Amino acid sequence: MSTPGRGLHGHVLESLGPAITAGEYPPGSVLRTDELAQRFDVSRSVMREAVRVLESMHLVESRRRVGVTVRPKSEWNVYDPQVIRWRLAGADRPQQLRSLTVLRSAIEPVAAGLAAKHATADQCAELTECALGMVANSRGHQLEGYLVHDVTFHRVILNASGNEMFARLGDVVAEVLAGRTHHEVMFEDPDPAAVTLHVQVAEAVRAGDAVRAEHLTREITVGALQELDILAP
Amino acid sequence: MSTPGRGLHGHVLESLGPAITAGEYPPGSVLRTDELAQRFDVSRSVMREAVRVLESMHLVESRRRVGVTVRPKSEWNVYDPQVIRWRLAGADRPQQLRSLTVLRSAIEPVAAGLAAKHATADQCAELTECALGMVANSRGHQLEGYLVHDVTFHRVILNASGNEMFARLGDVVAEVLAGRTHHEVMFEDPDPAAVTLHVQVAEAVRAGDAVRAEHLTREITVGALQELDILAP
DNA sequence: GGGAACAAAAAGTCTGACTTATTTGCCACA
DNA sequence: TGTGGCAAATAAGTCAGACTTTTTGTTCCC
Repeated sequence: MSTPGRGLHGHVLESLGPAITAGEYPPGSVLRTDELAQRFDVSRSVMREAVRVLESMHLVESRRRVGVTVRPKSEWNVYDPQVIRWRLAGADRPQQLRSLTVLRSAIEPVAAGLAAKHATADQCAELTECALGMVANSRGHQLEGYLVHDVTFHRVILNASGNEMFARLGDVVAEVLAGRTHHEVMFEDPDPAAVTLHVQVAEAVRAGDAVRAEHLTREITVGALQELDILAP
Repeated sequence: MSTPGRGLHGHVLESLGPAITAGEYPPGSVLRTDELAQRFDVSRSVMREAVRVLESMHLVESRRRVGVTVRPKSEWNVYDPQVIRWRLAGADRPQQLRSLTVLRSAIEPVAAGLAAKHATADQCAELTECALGMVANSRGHQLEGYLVHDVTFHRVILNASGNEMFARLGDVVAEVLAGRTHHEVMFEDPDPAAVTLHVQVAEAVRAGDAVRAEHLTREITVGALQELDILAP
């Protein structure tokens, strides 16, 4: 997902960002630019650029005569892809994965409904292709192949919704799906019912049946919630 | 919504950011740091900090020997509150308002359902209070008073959902609601049916009836979509 | 005890010199 | 004519140091 730490300031960010999002510096902690510059062995100009970026993410606040203070988690720009990446790489990966899955469960069904109305012929074709790819990789521990098609499937849905805000969640969904396959234990082949649902969603979108597409996608996301034991019985 | 342009670099941002998000510099346009610094009458260090922030928002990309190139809209961090604010203040305010309203229609019903399960007694009380406030201000052109309670109502729902991603959309919803009242024409008193729905949502949440809270909120958001002529007949 | 003047601390700003990566274009050679 | 590499130009990147401004905390006087 996106850019590595380009430039010195990027390198500093890749070190400081995860530390802050991991809660290594509790809210209210005060850092001093000069000290940080020394610690990371960079000039103050570089350090200042890094701090500015952290500030734009609302991770910290810089005030004269005080220093750079860490903000409480409730103020972070939690939709910033870089913040999401840092959190997924750190200690509160589980919580981040849960909240992102709930977010998915809200967005994707609506996106699928819109996709049924707005998808182009190309997008419908790609959707069907992905669904078939998922079927083809659904047995015999071909998890990687399955994942690729799964990710693309959901990306296409989000793009086809025609809503720019939904479209930009493609990377987030990709990250969640990849996380499930790689980090969470996923011994077995995917649930056959889920595979079927994807095929049916592709059909519904192609048929322009918004209600059906939304309903079927909701079933998919319910499955994702159950996997993480979200959803009270 | 959030911070004004603090510091010189902030001032530059408040000028450059809106210009870029307004499409004043088409994707691929190349800016040079030195020229910008001259134009805004600031030092290169300050200009560099501003560029770094724009870069972290994925509005621009800075490359050696090339300059600062503007990225296509499809790559912008459209969830960044500052980007949202800039776009709402500029030319594509209508499109931004529409995509945000669609986003609301996906998020808020789910959030209301979760709120019914997780809301504290305090939150339930505040919700009821807001609903009553809306009723009290629903007649006689008391639009400002109505707006305050409306905004708080939706904020409380999002917070009570217990999902950090939902909670952070409070500012966005506030912006959309304020936009409807202030910029879009809103001659008349609010739709009585909408007011009633808010009261009923507050009741459902208090009663812990997730399904009902979700359904009722969906009706509210459908109304919001209809106001903007989204939703095919 | 309260308020005003003062001192210290840290971010903020500017400048100028230098480094480095990347592109462009030239030129030689096949 | 085309292609390879080499060299120059260019703009961002980095650094160091001096100076300014704002804010905070202290102290001293009324």
